[in-house]
Amino acid sequence: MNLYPRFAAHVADALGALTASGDLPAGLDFSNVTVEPPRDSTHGDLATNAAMVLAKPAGMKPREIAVMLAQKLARLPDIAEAEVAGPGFLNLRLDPQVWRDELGAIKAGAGDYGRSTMGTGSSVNVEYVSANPTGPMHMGHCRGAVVGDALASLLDYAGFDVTREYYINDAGGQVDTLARSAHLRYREALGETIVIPEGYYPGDYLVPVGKALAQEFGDSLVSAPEAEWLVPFRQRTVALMMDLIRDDLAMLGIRQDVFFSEASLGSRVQQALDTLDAKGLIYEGVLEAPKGDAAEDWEPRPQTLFRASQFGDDTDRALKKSDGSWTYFAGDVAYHYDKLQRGYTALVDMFGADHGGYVKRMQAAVRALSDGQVPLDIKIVQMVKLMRAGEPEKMSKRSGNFVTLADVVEEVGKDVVRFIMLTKRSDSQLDFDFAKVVEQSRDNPVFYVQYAHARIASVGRKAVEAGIDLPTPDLSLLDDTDLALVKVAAQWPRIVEQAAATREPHRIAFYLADLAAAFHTQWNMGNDDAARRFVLADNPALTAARLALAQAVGQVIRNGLAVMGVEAASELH
RNA sequence: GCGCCCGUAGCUCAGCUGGAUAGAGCGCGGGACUUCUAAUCCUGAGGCCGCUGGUUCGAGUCCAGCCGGGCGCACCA
Repeated sequence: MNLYPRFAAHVADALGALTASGDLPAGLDFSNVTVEPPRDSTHGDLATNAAMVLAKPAGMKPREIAVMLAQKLARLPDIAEAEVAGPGFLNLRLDPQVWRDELGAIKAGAGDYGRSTMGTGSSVNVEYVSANPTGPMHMGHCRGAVVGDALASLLDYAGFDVTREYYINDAGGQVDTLARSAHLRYREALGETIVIPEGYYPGDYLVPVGKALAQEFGDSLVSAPEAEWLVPFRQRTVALMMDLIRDDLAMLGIRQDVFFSEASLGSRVQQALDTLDAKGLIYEGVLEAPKGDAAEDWEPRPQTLFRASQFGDDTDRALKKSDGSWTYFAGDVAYHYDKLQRGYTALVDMFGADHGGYVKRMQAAVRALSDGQVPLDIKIVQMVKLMRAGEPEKMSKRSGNFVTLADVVEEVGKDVVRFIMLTKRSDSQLDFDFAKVVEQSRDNPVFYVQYAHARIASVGRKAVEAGIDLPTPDLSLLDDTDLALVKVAAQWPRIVEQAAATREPHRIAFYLADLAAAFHTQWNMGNDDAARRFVLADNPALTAARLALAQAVGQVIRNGLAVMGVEAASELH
């Protein structure tokens, strides 16, 4: 069992014993009792609020409970000291041997140290990217891709059965426009001089598509009516765009399990809506006019509506357009119905900030379809402001000259892109400055973490170079200063669970920065005091112990980076 | 007008899903080192956590209402 759950169990046992002996009244609710490391480390290694939480229901004074609990816990060999403090906290100081043992646990666990079983038995579908297949990925898509992918890895690491999924929006008007744009490029490939009208996709990436179409169809469709070529052109162009997108994803190290086509839904849209209809959640009605600027061309019209307002949405939502075809929402309802039928116990969608208004209706639909049994968590990912020497770069897909994901990855590397995308909470805006992200300094967390790992890798090499004959590590040689570093590394399993529970992968990046800082601090002590160095030519025994410490830190850094999808560097240039 | 997200140090942001004296980096002040464990280090100052109420033993965190910023608002995807 991991260190923190183990001590939580000790506290629970002690409370149980006090209940059994009649010192505490029976039937108390222990669910609000926490056992956590206190923010201020001078308060010890662990603190529990048990006495304060239980005081009122037990009809006792907090300190009275705390003292009894302290007496019980102080008897345990792992606990060096149990002290009542403040309004009724019980602070625990662990025996140093606990931390030495944890070093062994890190070594033994290796890449699995920190893996959790919290998700065992749960299967989660994480849908991310889902960029329209109308061109290569640009930086607007990048953050959602990285955060979604890291979240999927994180949940996997926390024991969930994870499916990584991409929804291909290949059924709407935009892909028709794409097909028409490709038709122009097709004619161009056959020698015509073309003019790309406003509203079409002007990007050069359609030039090879036009050539491929020319090769396949010859000139037979140049002046044919649109009805003859629209469907095949759309199909082929979308397929080629998805190839581009998959290449882009591969550059980021992303490989998704399922690519789900909107167009493939077909009659299943009707089936999904029948399910809602059977629940009495669909009706023909007229919506009230929305307030504000969007109301100008409003006209009351009877529509097919879903009773989203019964499930927390602000209003009911249209399922059919005025021309009788399904709305995008109707398709998405069917898509999520499909996910539910696949049996996931939880769904996660990553949305761009501009789709924030869509959250409630989607959750309403899933709530209705699953009878509230399957939660849909929608994570909003804010925009990335791309900066180049302080100057913001615009990115618009329509303009044709957007900054592509591929350009950025080629310039700064996959690992830098992925790490930076996780250095902020995903729902707050992020600046990505080309100069800053590759800077080799303290304030660049990518560098700082990688540098720590590289130092750790080099420390072993240095010991060899120094010709030190290393014995088997004797961890009892490590003192409190050394063990302070273990305490940070030992947080890793907790961080994994917290990040997975809140579904916030950025916590991993922040933690790694903390761990790196703790390591660098330790390292820097060697400057003032040579006895604190990791490699000591005249003390092979201590060197071996310190190297074991360093390697444990390196292991945790690697595990964290692996969850983030970032490769750990063993040297920097 | 309504809904969602966000207001934390001069700046950029964390804050363990309610805990103790609110943290980090940059910047600013002071100091150290003239080197290879310096692609610096140590240290100090700096805060009515937007405002006002409420819940609680305890609130940056939860609730309500304001103020300020961003996004969205029948039929696009």
